Amino acid sequence: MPDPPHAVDPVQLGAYFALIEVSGLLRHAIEQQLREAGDLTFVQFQVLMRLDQAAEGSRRMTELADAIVHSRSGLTYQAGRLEKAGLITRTPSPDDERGVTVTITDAGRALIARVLPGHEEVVGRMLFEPLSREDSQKLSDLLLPVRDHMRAAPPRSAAPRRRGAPG
Amino acid sequence: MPDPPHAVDPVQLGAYFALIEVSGLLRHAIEQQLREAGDLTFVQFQVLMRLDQAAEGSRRMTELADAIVHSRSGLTYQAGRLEKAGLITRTPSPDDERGVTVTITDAGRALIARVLPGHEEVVGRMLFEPLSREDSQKLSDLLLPVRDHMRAAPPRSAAPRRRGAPG
DNA sequence: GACCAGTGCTTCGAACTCGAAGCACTGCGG
DNA sequence: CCGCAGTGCTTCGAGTTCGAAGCACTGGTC
Repeated sequence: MPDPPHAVDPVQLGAYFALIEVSGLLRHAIEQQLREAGDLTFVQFQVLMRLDQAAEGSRRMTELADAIVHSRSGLTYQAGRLEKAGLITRTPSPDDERGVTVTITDAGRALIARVLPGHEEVVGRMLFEPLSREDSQKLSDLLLPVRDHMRAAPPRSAAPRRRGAPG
Repeated sequence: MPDPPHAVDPVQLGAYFALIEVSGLLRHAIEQQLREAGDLTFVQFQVLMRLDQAAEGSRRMTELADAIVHSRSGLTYQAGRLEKAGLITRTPSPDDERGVTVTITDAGRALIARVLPGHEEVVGRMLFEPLSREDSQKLSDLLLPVRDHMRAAPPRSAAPRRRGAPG
């Protein structure tokens, strides 16, 4: 019989396993560094990074949750912690009363600036040391389309809430 | 001044972010499928997979924890769940009374066989659909050395326990 | 203007995670 | 043989995660 539409061959299986392992190991190393350098979790760091990059230093909650691939309730929890630590503020969104706009504070930007060098050092040493400049480019060229492909698929977290039976 | 030893250029930053996003999105999609197909978490699935692949269907606890990049205490917890579900057994290791050998049961193998097709379908669709066969090969060629490089670095989980002040 | 499905965020409870501390055993030095 | 640092796993407590349910508001229809 013919192969199923998306069968996974041994090479792909190896790539898949390596991807999972690499991201796990990398994440673990990063968490160590962030904890020591600024008492931040990786999720918190990612939130601050996204805000730091954003126009006005602001984003909506849902936007952030999607960007860092985290549940909405989990983001609410972490936003609470970050707000308590004075690293972000939460204000009602001007154009939509339901929405909450999260904004990074000066203290938040300062903390990012403080931990970023060590962060980059870890990423450089763990992830890019065995890769040439060309390799890095190739890796980026491979992963960006995959990311876009995954993002294009309807995210489960945004699935419509079912009221009755779905079928 | 010269660049620091492991500075991260914009291309690398993009690759790094894409890697984190891709692994997060992939993991999320996989968790959905595993939950629906066999009421397994991704960690549990990985444990069973590693055991299924292993000689005799057996591995030591520490080996497993390292392989799937999970804390030892977390693995103890999950091993408890899997044992209760009849998917693995835990026995004292013959050559080292301290050690615990984990073995997959027939039920465990059956469960893996049951969820694997759907799992591969998800991985194929999410991760490999936008990649040619050649791309997949390239991705594997890039990630495997990175994995080996990360593994070569002393894993934090295996760091010697400090008894007094470290320095 | 009143309805009402849809959306944005938070609350809630249960489950899972981690590191530190603890216990049991190993294997080397004397 | 005994002591003792080192290792393998589990226990423990605190913190974090998720999805489901709940609340508040929006934007369409009539």
